[in-house]
Amino acid sequence: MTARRIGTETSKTRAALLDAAERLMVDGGYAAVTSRRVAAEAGVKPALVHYYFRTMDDLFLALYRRGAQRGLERQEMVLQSPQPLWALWDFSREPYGTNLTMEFVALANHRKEIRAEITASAERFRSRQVEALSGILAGYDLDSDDWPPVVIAVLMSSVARFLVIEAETLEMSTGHDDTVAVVERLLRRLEGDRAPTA
Amino acid sequence: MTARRIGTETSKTRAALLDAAERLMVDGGYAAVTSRRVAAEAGVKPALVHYYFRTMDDLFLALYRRGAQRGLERQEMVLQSPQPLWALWDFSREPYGTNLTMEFVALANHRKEIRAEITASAERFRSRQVEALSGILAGYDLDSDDWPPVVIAVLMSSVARFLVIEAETLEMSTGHDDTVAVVERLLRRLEGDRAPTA
DNA sequence: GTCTATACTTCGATAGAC
DNA sequence: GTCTATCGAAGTATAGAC
Repeated sequence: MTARRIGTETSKTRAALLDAAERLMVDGGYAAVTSRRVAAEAGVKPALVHYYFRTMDDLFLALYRRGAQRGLERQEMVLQSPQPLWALWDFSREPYGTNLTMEFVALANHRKEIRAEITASAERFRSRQVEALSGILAGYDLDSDDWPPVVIAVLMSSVARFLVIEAETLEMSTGHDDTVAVVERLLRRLEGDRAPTA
Repeated sequence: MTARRIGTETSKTRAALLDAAERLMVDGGYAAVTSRRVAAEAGVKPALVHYYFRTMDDLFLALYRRGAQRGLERQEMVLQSPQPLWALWDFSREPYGTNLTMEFVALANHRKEIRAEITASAERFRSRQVEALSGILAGYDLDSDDWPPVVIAVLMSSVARFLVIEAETLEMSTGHDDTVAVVERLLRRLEGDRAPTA
């Protein structure tokens, strides 16, 4: 009963397996991520998946951690941009990240071991947003008693993500343009016109 | 190659199978809904599942239709209540329906045949909300140019559902109380204090 | 590090007896 | 209407050769 061998975290193959898993997850949902399919997608044999990840849950965990890390770094840049509210709004409306995140949330619903990781990460995203928004909104024309930073964070996230899910997953768009217009009217009031993208 | 036999839609056993499937879906996610498990949960043998539902997709579809029908009926009552905004807000925040819906949305992500049904149903929910809100908001102190009924519908749905997902699935609550307070302050302004529940 | 081979489980679905 | 019995496919995971 010697310890199972396990691949190094810096392996190129390991990264390729995570890439393959992410592709499968994005366009097939978490149920499409099986050891056989990940292997096939990466062009290797199934046993190799279990060499790098002891269980499929380990793979999901590693995949989520990698994505969350990247997301946190991008959010940091977003919050430090010249128009942080506009940038955060655009960032939250990106389909790719939202779809992946929602798939992980669905997964968390019945993979208890993964939920803790996702929750902790979601808290990290939020608390950084709140921290940054506190400074940002202080300089804007907004009563922070009526609209605390944490509420702005929750509202922006929820509307952005909801619109993405409806548009991307359900291909539904009733009311989307009108809602975006209302939100962006508020953003304009606080932060001025959106600067033209570089 | 005679046509497969299929059970009647009014069968009690069929309803019991749907009940079992719904229970499994709520606390284990759609991946937990397998013919064998549904049968076990309902106390019958797996072959019976395929007697009432030719494929598992048929079962999912039937389950979704039943829930959507019930939901639409409940929403109708909600929209006709004395404080429709409050009632819609409470309705949208119910965890059970939201969890089930989100699980179906996740399923729709990779079961193309089911997506159309969910999208059509979501459109039906929304359009009834918009129709009702148009009448309701006309009597309230709200500029419908700035806040069209469809926007109110989208905003309420998105915030309500998002809070439920975070609270129920992720067991996360940062900012929730504050956000609920802000929303309910607006509801109070439009519709007065929430009437005590009967 | 990657493979072959394999054990074991669970799944969807069907045929046919009762 | 419900069951037994069964097929073939696909899943996770491991042992051990190369």
